[in-house]
Amino acid sequence: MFALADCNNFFVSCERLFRPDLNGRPVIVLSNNDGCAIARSNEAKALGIQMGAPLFKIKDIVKREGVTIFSGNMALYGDISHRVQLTLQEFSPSIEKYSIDEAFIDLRGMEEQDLDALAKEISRRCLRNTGIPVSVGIAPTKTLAKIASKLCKSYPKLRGGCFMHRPQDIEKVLKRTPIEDVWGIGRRYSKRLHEMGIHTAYEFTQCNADWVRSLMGIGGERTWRELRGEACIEFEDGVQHKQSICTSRSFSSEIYDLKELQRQVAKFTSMTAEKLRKQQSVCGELLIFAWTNRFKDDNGYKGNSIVIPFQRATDSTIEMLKAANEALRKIYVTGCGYKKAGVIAYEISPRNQIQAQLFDNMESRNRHNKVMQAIDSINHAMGHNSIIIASQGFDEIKMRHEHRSPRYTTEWSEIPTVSVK
DNA sequence: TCTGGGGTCCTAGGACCC
DNA sequence: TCTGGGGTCCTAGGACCC
Repeated sequence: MFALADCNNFFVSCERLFRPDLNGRPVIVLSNNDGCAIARSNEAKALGIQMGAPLFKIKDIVKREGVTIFSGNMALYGDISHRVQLTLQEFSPSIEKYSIDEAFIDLRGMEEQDLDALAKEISRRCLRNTGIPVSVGIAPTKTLAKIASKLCKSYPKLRGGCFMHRPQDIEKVLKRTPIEDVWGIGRRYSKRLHEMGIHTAYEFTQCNADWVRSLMGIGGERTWRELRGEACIEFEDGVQHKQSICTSRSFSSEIYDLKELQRQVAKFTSMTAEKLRKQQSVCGELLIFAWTNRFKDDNGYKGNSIVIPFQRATDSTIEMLKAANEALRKIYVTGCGYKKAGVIAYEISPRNQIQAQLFDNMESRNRHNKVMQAIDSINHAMGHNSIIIASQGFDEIKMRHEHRSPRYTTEWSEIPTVSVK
């Protein structure tokens, strides 16, 4: 058996921790640049605000209904996410953190327990320890556990926990589950399945295995098996090293100047190098890209990217910045208004397995390593960006976030002053 | 005026080998 | 005019997830 713990309306729930006055009220959290709604309270969902809806398209509802809006505050959400995970670890050592707001728990070997009571207890303790409402589904496969956790959101009397295992119960639930709500079946496939008369998860399980495979490949067949109760998606404990690391942003307004674009991309490059070092990895190549505004069609949408291979895999901000600067000069087009840019590190490997090169300059590498270590420890102790490489520039990333809440739990300097009588 | 930022895995087809 | 039968590896693009 597997459990899935899913935080309800996670980003909104995090904001409400510090704004309890917003309980029961419509609230949304926006993506970077205050662009789209990426989290919605139940009240906001009830008003018809869709996931991913651009703010300018829902302005009327927001105004009319008094919806409270927040700019995304990822530092806060990441910290709260970690606290939820600590609570989950009280129940089992095997936790798979699936995303910022979801985790699987391996319950194999615990089948003797009253698992329905366990599901409810996990939910109760998360709420007690962290203040975040969490839906816990337990079922024989990960895909079914996902569906079970979703049930908790529709049925409050489940008290946040649902154990779904009897075949007749599973069948009943699958008959009421639209095919597009199944984990692993996205927009494209659900559209095609609907066209072929398959509307529910149950109808999907009644299809022929070979037919499913030919239509949707081995991923589709795996989902089909999982829905039929055969566990075939691996449980992945521990920290998975990323195979690619991307840092990119859309800008609040177009950037035309090469120097300014270089400073922005330098920040992304530096952030990418930090992420690499944090997971003890090096990258073999770096991709740099820059795009114009894809929603503006007057000049046509332009974008370009370039891959820079390194002679020897690296995690040095200095080396990567040099590569990024040259790359950007190559793809930059004068007169282009760049709206989004970013860098992606590929060919990632553990830093203790770096392939030595014949003409390697070990001395300069060791110097770089020492500088990077010093930068990381200073920034860790004194706060993010206390020390930077000059080419990053001192300007901020060109973004809009007009509704940001304080970094309540992570930045002491930003906590509003409170006077105590 | 204003439209996010990360990731993973699979597959088909092309290039190449004998 | 006719044009085999195996392989492997790489890559771009497409599907999915949050």
